[in-house]
Amino acid sequence: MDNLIATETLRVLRRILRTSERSIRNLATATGMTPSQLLVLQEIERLGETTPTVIATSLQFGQATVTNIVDRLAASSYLTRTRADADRRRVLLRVTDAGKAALEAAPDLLQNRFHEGFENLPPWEQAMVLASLERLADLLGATDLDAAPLIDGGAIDRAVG
Amino acid sequence: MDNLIATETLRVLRRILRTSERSIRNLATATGMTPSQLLVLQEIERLGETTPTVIATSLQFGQATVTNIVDRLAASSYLTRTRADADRRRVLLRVTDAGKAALEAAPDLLQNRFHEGFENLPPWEQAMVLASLERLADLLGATDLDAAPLIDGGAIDRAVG
DNA sequence: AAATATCCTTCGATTTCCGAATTATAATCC
DNA sequence: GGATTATAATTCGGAAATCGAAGGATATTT
Repeated sequence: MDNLIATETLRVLRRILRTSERSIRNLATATGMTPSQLLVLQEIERLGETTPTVIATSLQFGQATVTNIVDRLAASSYLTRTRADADRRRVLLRVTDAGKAALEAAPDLLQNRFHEGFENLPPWEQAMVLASLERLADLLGATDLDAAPLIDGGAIDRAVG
Repeated sequence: MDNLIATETLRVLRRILRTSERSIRNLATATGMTPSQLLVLQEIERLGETTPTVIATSLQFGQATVTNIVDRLAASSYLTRTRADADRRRVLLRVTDAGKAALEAAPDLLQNRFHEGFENLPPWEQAMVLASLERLADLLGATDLDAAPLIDGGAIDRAVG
C-alpha cells in the first residue's frame, strides 16, 4: 500500500500552495493590480534593473505575455521602459517610485504572519523547517531559475570590463 | 537586521510554488486542457460528485468562472452535469470515463518525482519533512478548505439519518 | 555586406476571471 | 396557501492573460 507520510505530506503541501495563491490574489486586489501584474512588478523590483526576457524566463511566461503585462504596468506608471545603450535591442525595466510605493502600500498578510510566527520558533525548529523545505525543493526539482541565467551566455567570462 | 533563515525559507517556498505552477501548466498542455480546466477537473475527481459552488469555494474561484470552465469541460465530454433530485437548483458534476482517462494519460512528473524521491528518504527524514510542513502550514494559516465546508450549515448535527 | 541570431513588439485568437443581472428552485413567514 | 426571502447556477459584458506566429530593429558572425 501507499506511504501514508508521503500522501499526507503532499496534502499539506497543496494546502500551503493554495494558501499562497490566495494570498497573492488578495494582495493584488489590494494594490489595484492583477496577480500577474503584481508578480511581474515584484520580480522586477527584486532583480533591480532587468529585461523582459529575464522576467519571462524566471516567471515562466511567454515573451508576448510579458510585453502585454508590462504595457499595463507602464500605463499605470509603475515602471519605465528604456532602451539599453550597449545593446539597443534590449529594453530595460525599472520600477518607479510610484511602483515601489504601490508594492509597499499593501501589507502582505501571509508574509507578515509567517515572519511573526517564525521568529517565535526555537532556532532548532527554524533550521529544521528550512532544511526540510530545501530537501523538498530538491525532490521536486525546484531549481532556482534566477540564479542560473548566466549559464547560457558565457557572460561570466567576459566579466565586467 | 532580518532573520536570514526566515528570508531563506520564504525564498525556497517561492521556488517550490513556482515549480508547482510550471508543473501544472505542463501537465495541462499535455492533456490539451488549460491549467484552470485541469485544476477544476482534478478537484472534481478528487471530491467525487460535487457542485459548482463547492469547486468555486475550494479553488477560490468565482461562481461565474466555474460555470465558464465547466462549460468547456462538458463540451469536451470530460464531465457531466446533472440536476440534483433533492434540490433541483443544484447541479451535480461528475468526471466521465473520458475525463478520467485524460487525467491519467498525462503523467504528473512533479508528483512522480516527489513520490520516488520521498520513498528513498530515511523514515526520520520523511517524518521531519512532514512535521516541518505542518508547522509551516500552521504559521501561514493554511487551513484545509475542503475539510471545513460543513461548519457553515449545521449539517453535522443533522447527520446521516 | 550578407546571412543569421536575438530581443522585443504587434496581431489575432482563445481563455480566464469577475461583477451584475437573471432564472429557477427552495425555504420561510404571515 | 401565497408572498417574501434565500440560494444555486447561468448569462452577459468587459478587462485582462496567455500564447503562437510573424515582423521590425539591432547585433553578431562569416
